[in-house]
Amino acid sequence: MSEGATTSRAASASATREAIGKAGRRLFNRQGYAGTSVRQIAAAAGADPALVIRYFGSKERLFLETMPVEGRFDHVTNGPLEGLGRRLVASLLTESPELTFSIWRSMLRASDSELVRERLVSAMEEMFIVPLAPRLVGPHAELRARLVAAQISGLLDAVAILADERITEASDEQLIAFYGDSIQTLVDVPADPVGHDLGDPLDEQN
Amino acid sequence: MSEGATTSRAASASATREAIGKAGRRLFNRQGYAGTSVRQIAAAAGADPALVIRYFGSKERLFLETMPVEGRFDHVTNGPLEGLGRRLVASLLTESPELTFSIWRSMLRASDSELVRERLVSAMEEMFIVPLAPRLVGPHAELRARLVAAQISGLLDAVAILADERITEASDEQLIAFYGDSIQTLVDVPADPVGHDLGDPLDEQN
DNA sequence: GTCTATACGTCGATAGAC
DNA sequence: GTCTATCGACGTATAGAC
Repeated sequence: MSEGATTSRAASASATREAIGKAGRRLFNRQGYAGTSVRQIAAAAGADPALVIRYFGSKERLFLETMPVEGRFDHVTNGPLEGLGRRLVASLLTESPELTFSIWRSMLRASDSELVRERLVSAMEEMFIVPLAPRLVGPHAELRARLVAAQISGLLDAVAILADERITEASDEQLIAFYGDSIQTLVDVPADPVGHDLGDPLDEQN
Repeated sequence: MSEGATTSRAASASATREAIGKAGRRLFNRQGYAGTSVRQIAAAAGADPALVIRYFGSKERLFLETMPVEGRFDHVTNGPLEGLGRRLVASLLTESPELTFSIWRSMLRASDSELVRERLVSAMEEMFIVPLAPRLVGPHAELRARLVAAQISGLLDAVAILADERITEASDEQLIAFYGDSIQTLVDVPADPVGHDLGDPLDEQN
């Protein structure tokens, strides 16, 4: 039998697949989804463009496979509620932030695709809502957890997409203190629980 | 002379241009930038695809012309600082929110383009930073104003891009209260001014 | 000046030969 | 398992008809 040849061909195949995946990850992170072509990835991997589709099905699915979205904030979301806001921002800004920003930038801009959008939603869910919502005390815990996630999105937008220089150049300490404390208001038990029926200027205690 | 003919041709030209612009605006808002083709716009306007380029220069510039980004929050950013956070969120959620969300969605996803990104940045600057920064009291006023803008981005992401159903289905009152009060933390004079070793330790008056 | 016809180069994806 | 050839669609450009 020609087992030797078969094995070596299979080995070469999986090696090619891996090379394509690696090149895809690098190029997607550097130039985004739309800015990267299948032909470019193939060239960088030393492979034929048709193999990119053959191994991964589509450019879209290759993209999803190259975007790692594990839970990178467990140690914060599982920690004490006191000061959690600040620690969340600190974790975001100090633990391989460039990779986080790059992934956020690429995925948000590619969220035209339903698959990408769904992945983005489920990633936020896993990283923030699931661990945080059941721990929050007070009314509307899940909604508040989701609003915490929204605020994280906002900070990511500012630094990774809009690239606001005034924020980018600010010290981590300042960002952690200001933005973290703002997030903390959603973590803490709300002082005035939304109230009776807003739209009514009855809040004289403010 | 053939002035009559010339005039009618010119009128037809500007009418065609307008039809293209209108079709572009509608399609971009409905399907986003990448999901809309020049040929599609031309067909919807009853014009030739080449005219789209002729009148607007490129698909990118047509897109920018169809995205209105005026200052829609002046009445809030110029109002009293007390309760400004809540009024900002309220304004966002109640004053033609669908249009706001649609524009945000389209522009963020098209921010691969430098021109689009710059427009997005300058729009945020005009709408929030310029009116708000000089009014905030306390240290790091501009940075805090920019972080307010970041939080607005986060809420827009949640409703317009991620389409978080739990947030979308929440009552405006809840969102206004929770998210607005969180934003208010950045508007109010910070209780603990970031601290001691921060480059400018002279703000003891807070 | 206003517009049509046509073409160029590139894209993601596929079929089928080796 | 790999590659060649090719498809239809895209953004864009231009020559030339009215």
